[in-house]
Amino acid sequence: MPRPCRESYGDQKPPYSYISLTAMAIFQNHEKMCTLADIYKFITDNFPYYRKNTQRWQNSLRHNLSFNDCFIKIPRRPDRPGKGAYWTLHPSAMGMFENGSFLRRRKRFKIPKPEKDAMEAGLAQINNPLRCLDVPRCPSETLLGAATNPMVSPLAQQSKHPFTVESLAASDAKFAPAVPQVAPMSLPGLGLMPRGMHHHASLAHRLSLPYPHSDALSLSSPTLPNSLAHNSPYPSLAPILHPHHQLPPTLPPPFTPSLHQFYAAAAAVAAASLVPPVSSAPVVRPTAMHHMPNLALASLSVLAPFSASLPLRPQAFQPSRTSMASSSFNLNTTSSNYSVARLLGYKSKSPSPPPRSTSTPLPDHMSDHHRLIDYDSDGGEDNDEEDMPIHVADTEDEAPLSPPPRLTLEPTKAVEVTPGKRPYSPHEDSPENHQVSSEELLLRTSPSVRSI
DNA sequence: TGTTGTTTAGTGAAAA
DNA sequence: TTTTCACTAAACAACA
Ligand SMILES: [Mg+2]
Repeated sequence: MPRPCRESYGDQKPPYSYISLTAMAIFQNHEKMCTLADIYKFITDNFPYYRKNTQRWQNSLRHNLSFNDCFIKIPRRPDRPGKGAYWTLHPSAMGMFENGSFLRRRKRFKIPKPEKDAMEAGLAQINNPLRCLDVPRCPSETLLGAATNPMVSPLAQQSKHPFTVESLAASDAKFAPAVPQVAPMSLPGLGLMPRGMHHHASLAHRLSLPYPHSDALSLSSPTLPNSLAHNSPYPSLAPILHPHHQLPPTLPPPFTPSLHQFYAAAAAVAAASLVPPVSSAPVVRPTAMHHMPNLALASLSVLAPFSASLPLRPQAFQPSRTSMASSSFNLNTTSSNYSVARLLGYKSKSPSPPPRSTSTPLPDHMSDHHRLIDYDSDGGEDNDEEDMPIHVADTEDEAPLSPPPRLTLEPTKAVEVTPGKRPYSPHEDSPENHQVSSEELLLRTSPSVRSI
């Protein structure tokens, strides 16, 4: 059966919510972050329906960006002046789409207030990074604000869903069916650390991580010089990274720093352009990472925007085969070809890959600015009916970024035509059993975002 | 001045 | 029935 082409939605409203559309725009961007204009462009480029009534839906979209915690505003770097900030996805928002499909959302993504405050405080520092980052040992008065704020650490610990690696794991577990974990020992190449984590660790290194309180994130590797922990080039970042550092010893923070702290710290470093030379970042093995849900691992790809100067190749953002094989967020199982996993570039090695019939190459503007990551060279997968464990190719011997992204559209049901009206039922699934390539992900997000 | 971002208010549909 | 979610409208401020 011929596969639909990219704009097969035509004037019909695509079955994706604004949240989904925005997430797609962010996902498909190689930097994993977009300006508002980028998001507009992505949507109008790929969904003709949104080429009209722009004021209406763009207003709604802006509302969504501000209102939903899953979208995080990243201030522009000094070397990238322009209007508006960048928008990215909250790390744990990766799991917000049910079964990795943009067609569904689990539930509203909400960051606990204390965590949100802490994150915003960290990000706020980006706006004035030199104030502290340039000062080798600046007083903690500025950044320490978050740490000393009683509203932050204790409450964050007690919140229902504290945004920590641990909590992510816990929250994942209750959603996703248990998938056998692959022993970290089987990870090739980087000792015990998945590639994504290697990046993570490298970043941590540059951010003077790992973290002050060694009880928080266990750095079991003897390869990590102690000096890293104590001779941080950015000591003033510590309060951002460890807002809980004042917790009584009887309440050891589980797996801190949380991802949002990585976010903030990474963004801060990027914004300040203070990345120190990195020749030989030691391989760190945060043992806690082994318990990190793959969701979180996957979400680290969002740090890519901040790692341009890191000594890592793009593949570093891909999960290793083992690390992603046990996605607790079930990235492998999606009813849609437009899966989060695919957007993230996870290569599925589905046993019976259906042959890709027709596909349309991305237009130029898509291949660069809006570059999709489609490593599914065999066109397979989309066998989303079954909960097959995902197998991510080892990036070592494959060239994930080389194959040009291809988009094909799946047949869509007819929907009515007025932006703003939602003729379909949010819970109707878009037609399944259609072969949709990764590129098309742009096209296959759903309106029925039910939220995390 | 147009764009970007935040916030409040309200509606309708679906889910709990 | 109540709650949640997606959407729309609008007012407003800040910014390039
Ligand atoms: Mg937001």
